[in-house]
Amino acid sequence: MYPSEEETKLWVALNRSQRIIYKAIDARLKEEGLPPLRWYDVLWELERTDGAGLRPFVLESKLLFEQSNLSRLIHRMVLSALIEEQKFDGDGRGKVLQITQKGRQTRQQMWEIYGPLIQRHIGRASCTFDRAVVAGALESLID
Amino acid sequence: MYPSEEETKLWVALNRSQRIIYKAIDARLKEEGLPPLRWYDVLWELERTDGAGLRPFVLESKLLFEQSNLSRLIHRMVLSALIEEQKFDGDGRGKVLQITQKGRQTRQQMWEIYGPLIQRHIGRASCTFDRAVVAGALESLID
DNA sequence: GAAATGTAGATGAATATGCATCTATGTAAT
DNA sequence: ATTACATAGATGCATATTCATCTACATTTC
Repeated sequence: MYPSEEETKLWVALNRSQRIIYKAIDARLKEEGLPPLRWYDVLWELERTDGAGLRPFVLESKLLFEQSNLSRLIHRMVLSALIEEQKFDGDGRGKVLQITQKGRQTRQQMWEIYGPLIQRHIGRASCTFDRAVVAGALESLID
Repeated sequence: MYPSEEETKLWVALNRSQRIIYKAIDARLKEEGLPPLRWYDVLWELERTDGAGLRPFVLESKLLFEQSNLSRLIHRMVLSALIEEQKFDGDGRGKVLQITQKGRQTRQQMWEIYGPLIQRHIGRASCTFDRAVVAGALESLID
């Protein structure tokens, strides 16, 4: 019923490592005058669709956003001209999000900071473990 | 310079697993009418000191809080009577935080929900990996 | 011991988040 | 077709978080 010592340690390490690395990257992006890390995910998902765009509710489940939170984030990103909204023909309630040219540029600039930091934080650790195994382990924690 | 496929996958898995599990536990605590998960950490650190109490700035670094954020969280927890503040004699600027009896009770109630959820999320995963190895790997990511 | 610098913690203002609810549209049932 | 229910997204309000700054005390330097 209650977790073992090892289970608890894993949970604590999971939290600490994620939080520390995430904060470090986010802080660095801010230093560079770039948008927060969370915006990157949106830009990347949109860029990956290669012109097809995405519905907000799809982004919501892909990226684990609260609905209202995403709604307002989209608004801010539209104001920043990184994405744009189009009517969705198949459903009067819906809209489709597209990345703009500026959005692509910004994502690229962010990646130039973000990528190397992933490398440094994740890749620099001692190679006494197999990253694929750890990644697989973490993925298996998600139901 | 840029991360490999595997490094990126580990980073994504780290984020997703932490976020999903954390949210699930936090949501469950709220359902039970208990305080948010972050409060647990504070209560636990204070309870562990066994009467000695802790200075806010120590909690801040232990638990990775923003200073102003912790300051206000402490205020809310004092209002909820889960902790109390005492003057710190050695330094006129400082204070010491103590857990109250109600705080102990609340931490216990939270653990009755929290503990089994850690067990379920972390312990239930297939045993194809050694939890200690994964925990060690994650710890090694922290500089 | 006066002045400069550093540190603990609080606070106003801006921003972000979560929750509940609302509007508008869509789908199903009768 | 009308009624009932479901879903996409927006929004008011309360709360939480961050940033910059402020106050009070401590420490160091000269």
